[in-house]
Amino acid sequence: MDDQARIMQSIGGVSLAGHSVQGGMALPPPHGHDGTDGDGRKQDIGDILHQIMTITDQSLDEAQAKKHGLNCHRMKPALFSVLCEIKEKTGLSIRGAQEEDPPDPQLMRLDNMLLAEGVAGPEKGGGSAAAAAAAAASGGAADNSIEHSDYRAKLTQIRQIYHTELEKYEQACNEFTTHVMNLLREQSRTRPISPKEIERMVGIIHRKFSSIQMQLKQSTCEAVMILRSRFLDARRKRRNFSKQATEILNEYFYSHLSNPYPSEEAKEELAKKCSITVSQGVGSTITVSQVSNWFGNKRIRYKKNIGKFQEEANLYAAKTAVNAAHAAAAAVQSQANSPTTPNSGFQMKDEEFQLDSAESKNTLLTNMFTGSSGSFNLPNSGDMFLSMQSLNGDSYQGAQVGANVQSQVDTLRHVISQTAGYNDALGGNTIIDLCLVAQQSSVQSLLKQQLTKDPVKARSCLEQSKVRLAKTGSLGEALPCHFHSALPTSPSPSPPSS
DNA sequence: CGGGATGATTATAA
DNA sequence: TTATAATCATCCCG
Repeated sequence: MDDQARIMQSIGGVSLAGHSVQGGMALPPPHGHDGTDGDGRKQDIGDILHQIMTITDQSLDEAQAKKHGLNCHRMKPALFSVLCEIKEKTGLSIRGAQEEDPPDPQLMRLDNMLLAEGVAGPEKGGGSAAAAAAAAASGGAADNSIEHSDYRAKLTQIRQIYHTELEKYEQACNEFTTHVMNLLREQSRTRPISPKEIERMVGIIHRKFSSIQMQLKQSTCEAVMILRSRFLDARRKRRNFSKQATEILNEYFYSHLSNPYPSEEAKEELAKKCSITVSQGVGSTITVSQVSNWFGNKRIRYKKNIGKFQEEANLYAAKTAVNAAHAAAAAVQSQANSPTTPNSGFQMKDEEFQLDSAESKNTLLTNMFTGSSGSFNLPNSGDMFLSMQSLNGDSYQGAQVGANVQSQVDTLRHVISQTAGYNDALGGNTIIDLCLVAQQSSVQSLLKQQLTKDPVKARSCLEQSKVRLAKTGSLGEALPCHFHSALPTSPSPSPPSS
């Protein structure tokens, strides 16, 4: 409208001097000069302009008819060329107004986010296909599919709405653009419109629509964010694992204390195991990522305060030992009286800690030292020695011997791992020293004495190590009295009550 | 109700 | 990518 008015004004000012057409009202022609060619034409022009200016006030049919009439008017070509001329002069300002629209950073951000959330981008089909794609995209997070299904369903919903809306907007945009272009093309018959102008108009329309699109994208992002936060909130609402599940995890942790980093397969297995035991009670399952979380937390918390976990560690060391003993008992029963192969059938799953039978004797002894160290500060410290005696006794069958070895190997691993794996913690050197000492000849002689039933001398050796311990370490706290539950004190080892 | 235990998330480094 | 460290948020027990 402004342009039109301006052009009209220009016409009035430049080409049609003397005739004001402002407001669409042509002044009556000057009197006394009737019949002159110029005046008649001017009146004609004024009339035409008047018709043009009032055309919008008329009904559509009327206007259409009038338009046709004007198009066929004899003055039209002349007027058209005048308009062209005027446009030529005012065109500069229009042309100067065009700007290269740089990509809106906010829009880009929104686009990126939608892409990242999987809302935008290629359609991933529906249902399981989307699930597989999502799992593949997040790299082995397939285990979360159950808990994520709800989230994904909602996300898919959002994506569908988004795409529907987007399509609708695009369609509307195209329709409107086509409409405007047709309009402009038609108008170009009555006024000069360059292709560039049409292009510009299209650009304006697209910009308008893209701003609408941005609103759509923004609200979609908001929806996703809300969904996400709700989802995360829901996940934050944690439930403690069942006792059985925790037990399974702890068992693994403490029996792999030197390297408590379960492989992906191990995690899967643990998750499955936990889920199975859990599913009897609650309907929840434990995922691989939860196992990872658990191990992550456990490692860091164990490391932070080893002392606090001693009790637990010993408990589980004993537990796994007993379990292993029970599992192996049947296998070993057939060769019950073969003391030279106490370790057969008790191979650790962890190759790293497989010991041959000769070494296992040393281990056993070492373990007696390290293990008993915790009892030195206790009034019933004699128990440990007694258990050594009984260990040496003939009443033990192969299975029990195996159990003892197993138990102590576990415990040794446990103790060593404290120093090797986390050697900055309490009294690490003491234990290392002890282990070294234990493997030296003096200790081996102790073993021999033990084996040859010389408890008195063995005891003196033990006393020596006691002194050594007392001098060097605070191990007493590290290995509390619970420890000897890991050691055989009765001929038939039974699982410690948990 | 307070505080420790614990599962989950986040930030950061290797 | 994964492990760690810190932190958050909730659970749970006394």
